[in-house]
Amino acid sequence: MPELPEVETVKLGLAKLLPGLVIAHVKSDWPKSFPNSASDVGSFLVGASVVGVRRRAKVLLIDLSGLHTLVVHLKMTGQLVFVAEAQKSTEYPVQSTEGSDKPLDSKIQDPRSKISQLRFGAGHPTSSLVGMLPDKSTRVTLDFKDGSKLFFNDQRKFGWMKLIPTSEVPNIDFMKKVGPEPLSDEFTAKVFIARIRRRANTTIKAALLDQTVLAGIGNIYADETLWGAKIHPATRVCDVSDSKLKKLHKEIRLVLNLAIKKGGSTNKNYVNAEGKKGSYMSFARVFRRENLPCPHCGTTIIKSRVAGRGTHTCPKCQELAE
DNA sequence: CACTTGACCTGTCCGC
DNA sequence: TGCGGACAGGTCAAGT
Repeated sequence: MPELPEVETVKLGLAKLLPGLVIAHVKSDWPKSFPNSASDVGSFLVGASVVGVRRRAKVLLIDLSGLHTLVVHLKMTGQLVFVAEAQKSTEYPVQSTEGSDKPLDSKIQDPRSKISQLRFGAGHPTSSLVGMLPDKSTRVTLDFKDGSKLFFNDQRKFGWMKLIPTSEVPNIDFMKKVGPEPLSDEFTAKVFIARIRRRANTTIKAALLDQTVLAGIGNIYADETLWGAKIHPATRVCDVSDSKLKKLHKEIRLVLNLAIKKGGSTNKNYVNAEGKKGSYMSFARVFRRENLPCPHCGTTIIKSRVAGRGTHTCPKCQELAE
């Protein structure tokens, strides 16, 4: 479930690794994960080099020579795994314990290891110890000329990767509809309030999750920011005061910036470019903390369902007005 | 048009 | 131990 901070972390990592690499071969065995035709791949992907990596909302944009772009959406379980050396079948280490702060498997940090492997993206529940790449969740494999590889793994097959002309990127429906970047200078409290007020009759949580209101918030950061602003997620937008929305705006920028600084994080096995785990779980204040005390008042955090999602709240800090 | 629900998927976990 | 069902959650299509 990569959200903005996780995708940003992926982008920062890939931007250090991919530029300059030339694509030699592409393999895909799940058409929905990579719907391009073989002739597209032959004409525009093989032989192209990576010129840069961008992010917009939760979408990654890998720009290639030849004015084409690989557009990647990780959705919930997508991940990009970079392997720097040619290996037919590469053993790779992953996190062994969910939620722990243990260092990664020593292999990843061992300078003697010939395998340099960097893993980006969502948690990968099946790979609880040591796995092989490609594994059964590998949907697309990019082979680079120098022998390195980029694996697109996606257990649940919701994610996708598409090759399109770079000039077409702004014309994708999603790009046309998606709201402002919450960390941009343009995203002022005034802009936020004006945009979210358009969803007057829905719940504040549904409005935050609406990517056309603002980009990049998912279930984790919706719960975290609403807790920070002391707003119950089921409150209708029209029942939230401007001053509360102002507080929420501040909280969004605070929480997202902190999450990026922490290297992002999702559940389970996520690690960042340095081979370290994002430290979100130790930072989360309500998310997945049901039955634990609220860090503010000590009241037991409860889990409910709002906007069709698992929702975590402090019943005291986030009272729901009648 | 505003808003909600179901579908897309696979793996895990819980209760029987 | 096995099995069915709920659940996980980003986005779009379909429904109210």
